[in-house]
Amino acid sequence: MLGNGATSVGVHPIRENTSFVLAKVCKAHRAYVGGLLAGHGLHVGQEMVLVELWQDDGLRGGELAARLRVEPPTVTKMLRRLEGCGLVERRQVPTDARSFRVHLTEKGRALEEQVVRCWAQTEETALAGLSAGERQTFRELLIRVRSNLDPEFEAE
Amino acid sequence: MLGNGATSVGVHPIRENTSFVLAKVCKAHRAYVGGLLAGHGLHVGQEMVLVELWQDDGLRGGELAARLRVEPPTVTKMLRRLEGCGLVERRQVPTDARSFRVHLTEKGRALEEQVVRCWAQTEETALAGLSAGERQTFRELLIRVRSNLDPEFEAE
DNA sequence: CGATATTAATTAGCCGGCTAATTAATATTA
DNA sequence: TAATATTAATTAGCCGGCTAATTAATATCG
Repeated sequence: MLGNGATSVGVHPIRENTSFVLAKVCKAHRAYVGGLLAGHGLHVGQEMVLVELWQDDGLRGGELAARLRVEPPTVTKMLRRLEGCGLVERRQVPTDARSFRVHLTEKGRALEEQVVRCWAQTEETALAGLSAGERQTFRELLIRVRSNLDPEFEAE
Repeated sequence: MLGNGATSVGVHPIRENTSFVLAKVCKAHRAYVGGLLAGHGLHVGQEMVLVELWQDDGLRGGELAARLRVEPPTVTKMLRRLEGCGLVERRQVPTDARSFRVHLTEKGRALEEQVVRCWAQTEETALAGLSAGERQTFRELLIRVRSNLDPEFEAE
């Protein structure tokens, strides 16, 4: 039973989809990153909030949801936990009582180097054995796939 | 501020990691697949159970957990829901009362074509605009990345 | 054969992420 | 100015996925 990329006899043809392989990579990647972040008291996804704030402190809840491509309740819950951990704090928007801005605490800022190292380590592990050219190609293909799957997202 | 792949001024350097881009692709991919599967009454992850059973009906709980690279409680909960939906059924292993095998129902088998189409559609959307050569390269790189992140997993 | 160790799966509760509904505040319209 | 529409965020509860503890059954050892 051969398709693009021969598969073993008895293997379900759905595995011939490259996006199926991508899903498996995603699972492995998330578990890997999660393990590293756990060492710093963070859960997968939470570091994405911090990255946005390290870049632009003082974002509003809805802005975070939009940047992270998640639904507002997801941000609500993550912020509650991050606030509970002392990494961020909310400040009411004076001109709009419905709204607030999220600011990093000292503790939140202090995590930046460690999280950056987590991702650098993930980079090295995930891309081990890939040449500079292959890494470049992989990145470009990922960006195109991302754009295909989420056209609304502003390309990096 | 330039690194490998120039980034916009003001963008956090963590985004220069290709694995960071991969994480974003994963998020978009999961949301895309999830939307399609929802149309067939399935949640992301559940179809992975069905794929294993379409390929090898009658797997035990622990075998499913191993193949899916998830923890046993994850399989326990998913099977409870899939059983509740009437897609699978458990049968006690006669020789080991601790253990059971999971079998597809007629309803479970009937979903195969639809799920295969979901993944084919994901494939076409995700890889749109990629040449055959690029698709091949992407797949090969994904397999290598997968192996790097999860060396224990048996390569497809 | 009984005690102990190991195994297979479950339970409890955490997390991110979602949908649907709700609440409170602001903007718009008549 | 009051009524209505819209917005910003929250709440409730679902899902997959995890860790830690527990339960029940089997295998091993003395």
